Amino acid sequence: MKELPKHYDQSKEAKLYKLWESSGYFAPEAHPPWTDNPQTNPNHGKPFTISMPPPNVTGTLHVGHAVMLALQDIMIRFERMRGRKTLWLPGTDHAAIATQSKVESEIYKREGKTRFDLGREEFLRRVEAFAQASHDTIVGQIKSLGSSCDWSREAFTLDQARTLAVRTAFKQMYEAGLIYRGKRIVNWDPKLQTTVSDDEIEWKEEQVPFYYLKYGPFEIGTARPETKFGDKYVVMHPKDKRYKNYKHGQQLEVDWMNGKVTATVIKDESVDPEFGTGVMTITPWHDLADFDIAQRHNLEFEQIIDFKGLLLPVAGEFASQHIKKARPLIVEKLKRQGLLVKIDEQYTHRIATNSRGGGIIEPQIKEQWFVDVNEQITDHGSRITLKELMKKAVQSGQVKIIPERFKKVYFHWIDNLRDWCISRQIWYGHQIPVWYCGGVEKTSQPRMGFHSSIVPELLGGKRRTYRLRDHKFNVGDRFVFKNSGNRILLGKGIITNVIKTTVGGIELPDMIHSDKYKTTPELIAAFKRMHPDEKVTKTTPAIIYDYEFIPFSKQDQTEGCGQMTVSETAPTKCPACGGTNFEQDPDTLDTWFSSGLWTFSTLGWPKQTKDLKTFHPTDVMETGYDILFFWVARMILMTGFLLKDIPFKTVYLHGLVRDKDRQKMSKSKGNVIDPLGIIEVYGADALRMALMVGNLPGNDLPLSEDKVRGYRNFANKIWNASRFVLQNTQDYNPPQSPLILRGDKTAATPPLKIRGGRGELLPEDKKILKDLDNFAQSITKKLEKYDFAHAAEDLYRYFWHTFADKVIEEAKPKLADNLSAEAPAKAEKKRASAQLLLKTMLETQLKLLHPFMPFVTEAIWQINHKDLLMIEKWPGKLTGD
RNA sequence: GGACGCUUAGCUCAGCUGGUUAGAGCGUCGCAUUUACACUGCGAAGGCCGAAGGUUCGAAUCCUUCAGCGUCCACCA
Repeated sequence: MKELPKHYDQSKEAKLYKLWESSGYFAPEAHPPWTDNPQTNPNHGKPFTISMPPPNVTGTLHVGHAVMLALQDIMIRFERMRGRKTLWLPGTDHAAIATQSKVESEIYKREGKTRFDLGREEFLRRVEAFAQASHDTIVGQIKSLGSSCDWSREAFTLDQARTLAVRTAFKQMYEAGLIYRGKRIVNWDPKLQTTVSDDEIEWKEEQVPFYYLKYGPFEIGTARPETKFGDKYVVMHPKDKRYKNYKHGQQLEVDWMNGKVTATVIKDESVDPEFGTGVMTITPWHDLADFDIAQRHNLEFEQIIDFKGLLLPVAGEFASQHIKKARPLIVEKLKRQGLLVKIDEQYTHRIATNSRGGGIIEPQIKEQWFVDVNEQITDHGSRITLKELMKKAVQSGQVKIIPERFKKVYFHWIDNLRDWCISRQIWYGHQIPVWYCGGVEKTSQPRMGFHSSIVPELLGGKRRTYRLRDHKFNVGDRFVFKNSGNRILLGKGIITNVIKTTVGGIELPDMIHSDKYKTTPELIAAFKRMHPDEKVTKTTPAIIYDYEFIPFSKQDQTEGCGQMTVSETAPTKCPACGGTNFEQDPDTLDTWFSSGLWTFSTLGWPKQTKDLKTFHPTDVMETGYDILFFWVARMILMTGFLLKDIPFKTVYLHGLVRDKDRQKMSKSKGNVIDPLGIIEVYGADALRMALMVGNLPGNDLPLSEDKVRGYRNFANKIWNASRFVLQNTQDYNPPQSPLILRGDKTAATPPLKIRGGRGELLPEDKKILKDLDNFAQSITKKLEKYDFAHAAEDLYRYFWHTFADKVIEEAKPKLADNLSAEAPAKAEKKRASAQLLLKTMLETQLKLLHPFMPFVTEAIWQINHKDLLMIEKWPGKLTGD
């Protein structure tokens, strides 16, 4: 045998990875001969699948990714050695907004340009180039950790196959009434010019002045005086005795910021009488709570701030000013007017910011696409809502969550879930698969004319006064009136009167009247769809505030009807008018929409592929607990509806990696541990072990370089103990006619090849092997229970302190050449027994350690084996589950 | 405001359904040494198991209360 180096050389890891990869055994199709016999391999043909949570293509991987890759690789390698048909499907996530904002800010820094300067096409080209570069880096990192995933099936959330899946999913959900379009209050980021989901919000505390203002006979408090211009509702708790003389609906004239306003008293239980004066005015357009109140009482909505954060004409002389700059000026004016009562400087306010690198969130009412989580679907014959569907999967035990305490958190999250806003006004991502006949511009232009209030009694046709924005109308103009969600025609009319108003010299949006106005049968149908439980009569008040007011022209007829088509591919002919001029909705989908499909879109869905049949549902979803809601819940939702199935049987949630002082790792703190740097110095095995020991599900894990160094030492210990065993067993000849060791069917390394006389184990050595056997079984049990932390710790201790410190040390005299005191035959027997013992113990432990430390173990194995350790049989008797 | 979790050796944590002297790794201290391995070996010191009460023959473990820490969710004009 060649002289082996004194220290384990981790620089050979890349070569070993190539050896594994080129063997083809990462793919489930290839399996070693020993697995083919169903007699000895009860797991023959039985799949084991993990979908790799796709890392975002936003740069490089961090140690958190290393944890997930190590955990999954352990499970995969363990099951592969147990004879299962293992598939670990890798991929990357386009991460829409995260990637876009990263590229956007880099372009801005370097060239001073925004995405609008570059244009959609050029900008996307840049993002894609960045994504590709990130992807390549990430794949290299995944490999350097030793991940044994099947690269032939690699997927990307934005590639062609996944695009088909996304569009198909969208269409099916739309047709089932789960997806709707409507105006709702959304989290608007004026900086990135897009909506942000509730889960992407990051709250920050801020000390701001709190102003008490005089509003007629009341005193109201606000931290945001700049939103108050249009306030005309004053709200209080119905049981508040202080205000019992005011009645709900009562109107009074008050002096307000831009002159007199007619205020309406509203009694609502959501008001906290203990807070401030117990009275508040509301701004439904820019506050969710206010929006809810306004909706409950059918109040009007008015936009105060535009989408860039500038004040609208309603603000009078402050129009077009940015809210941040206008606030002090507004406070000045209030003071002059005598409306400012007092200022509380010590007020802690929580402001919402976009965690994806954006700005301060300004709630706005906007037209968006939503998934209705309270909509019912048919699931295995019964009608349940999407919320119930998500709960049921976990409640019934079909999906297990480890650790179990996260079940409660999961249920709680679902209970508080609101409709999921899935559209984003960004460019990088899956464009919404909806096409408009006549083009987007034609049909979305009329948004300018949309009405900003609820229209009560629309069905009765009584109300015919509409306030418009930014649009000039003339008497005699014809108009059509459409529900903006599904573009159903609601009514037609001719404008009979236009009212122009000015406040403080500023022209307000037009009010129009129409005496000649008719509702349509489609309106009744639309209303029924929106309110299936209500009986509709001629006088039913409709709460339809999602509509567009479209000036009618001949163009609308010739170039397109505005009809919407939801489809997997661009339509060629409009089913309504025969038009051929289509344009796709410019918005893109929330990134979680495509990742929600991940477990099955990667297996070929919507095509009914063999992979889908074989590998779905997947076995384990291993991910961070911080992502339980974003992702896990949505996968359960999507799979439940689209496949009537669960996406995975077990969810294993790992903790966050923190630094040695338990601090979250972040670039700004400079405490980020770069996995590649660590691997270069200490080797991937050392990092993997350091990430496993002490890593209990759902608990955070402190990681220090010292810890990694400790396991690098362990890798070296393995190397040297192996070197010793190999050197001292070179002359050991396996006997020709093997005998099975008595009573040893579950032995750690069956069958032990033993024959009478030479090569038989001495009783004391047999005992040690029996121990080893028990040890191997306990490791197997721990791995089956997903107890990786303890399995890793046990392996470490056993190898070092039992095998190296005791067994090897005690074997040394038996192996020695000069056994002068004893008879040569007896000495020979001892020596052979010791050799067999060491060889067996070493090989068994290499197999047990392989999932955790694949590189060192394989490197040692390769010294005197032709086959790969990776596909050796797992020690102990294989069981069928 | 609501929920969950944690509190055990200097540090990071194990201790399953209550059962003999409470464990590991790292660290500390002492000793050893041309040994497969100094990326080593042997050994030692270190804990009224957060506090108080209760259940029990018996509690780190079960129950109650409290304190401190942490996390998540909701959210106030």
